[in-house]
Amino acid sequence: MAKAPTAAVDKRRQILDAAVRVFARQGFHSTRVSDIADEAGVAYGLVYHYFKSKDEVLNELFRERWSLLLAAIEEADREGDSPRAKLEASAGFIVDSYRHDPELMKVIIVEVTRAANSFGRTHLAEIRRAYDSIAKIVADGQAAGVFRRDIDPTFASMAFYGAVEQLLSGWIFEVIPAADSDFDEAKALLVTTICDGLEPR
Amino acid sequence: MAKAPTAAVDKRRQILDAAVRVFARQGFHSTRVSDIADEAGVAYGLVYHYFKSKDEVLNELFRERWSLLLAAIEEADREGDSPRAKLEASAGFIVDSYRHDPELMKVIIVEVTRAANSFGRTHLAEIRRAYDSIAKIVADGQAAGVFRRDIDPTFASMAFYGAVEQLLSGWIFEVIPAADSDFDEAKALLVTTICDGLEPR
DNA sequence: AAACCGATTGACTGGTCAGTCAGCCAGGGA
DNA sequence: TCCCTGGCTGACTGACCAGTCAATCGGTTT
Repeated sequence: MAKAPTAAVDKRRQILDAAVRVFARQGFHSTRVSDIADEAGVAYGLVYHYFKSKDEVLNELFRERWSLLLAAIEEADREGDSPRAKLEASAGFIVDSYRHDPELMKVIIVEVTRAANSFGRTHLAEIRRAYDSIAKIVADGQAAGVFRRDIDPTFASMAFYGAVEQLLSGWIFEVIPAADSDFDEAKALLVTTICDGLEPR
Repeated sequence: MAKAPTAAVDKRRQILDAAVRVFARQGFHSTRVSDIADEAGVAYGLVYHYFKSKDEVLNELFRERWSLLLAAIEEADREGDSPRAKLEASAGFIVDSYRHDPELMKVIIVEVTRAANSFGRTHLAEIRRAYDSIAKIVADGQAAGVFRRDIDPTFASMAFYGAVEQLLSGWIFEVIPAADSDFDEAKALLVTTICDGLEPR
């Protein structure tokens, strides 16, 4: 038979998916490896068959998702019509990621992106790449004359990304409502806020 | 003699100050209580004489600083000339807090404000009060007609606060340079970005 | 049907700390 | 001079948990 890694792959996936649920529910630090195994309906030791360590499970989850995010921003940059549209597509991808799988995005943001002393440090280079891609969009916008030149692109990218992340954090911790209609509105408002500003034109 | 709590008070303060340094250097989770005691030049047990637990040390640090921040925003709201000036004063206070004591602000932000699964949850109500105060400034600005009305004040406060926090995070983790001249520039740029937007007027 | 092998199991171990506690000591009062 | 008090000391303990490993299972190959 043509090798059947199906079961094996399934179990690995099963563990990753279970880990998302448990990490989202309890946070990385207070989930024991046995919690992941239980949630996945799998023996304790099997987690170590597929992953070098508990950390490696989270690392894998982060890498899977972040590479998609980086690709999406880079595609937005390549295909977008205007800098504004590029920013909207980037923010849109992140918002949609949350809409599609809030638990995973919660884990990514809470345990990695904002966990600057643990996994945030480990993945700093990858996280930075997202900032840089956004900064590039801004810089190109400035060069094209559609963005003002007195705001440093790096600074602008931090402000933009910070706003997006804070918005997701607000949804995650129910500081602000996350009804389905809020998501599309949010995409538009993020871009309006950053590009047009709070003051009327 | 008129009771001399001096020594006692000094030791307590000494422990808090040492904790800031150690937390900033190693992060809360990887500092042992013995690290704090060593840094303070004090016996292990004394930490427990003044604080109920390791957590309580961080809680105390957070409360001390955050109450100042809330007071500063509320004062900015009371005394500020325009909504824009109020936002600038609020952002300015946070930036100055960082300039004045980067280690403390690093601890507050990294270990509490952004640590949504641990201390962030404990102090969610206090953190929220800051968002609310900013939202109020925005709402008043809208009522007065100087801010556009199609952006929800709560949403705007998240974007504003998120931008500020991300900026500090950038300084803290040396993603962006933090020379002394950058601080004053940052205050102005934050307000320009949020109020005027990236697109030229 | 026997050897083989990767997937799977879960009891066990070693190391790590947070928090406890039994007392020590300095200096003020009798 | 001796006691007394409370700030102060630091060795110790109990709990917790990541990661190990020897054994078992089930399907495939010869």
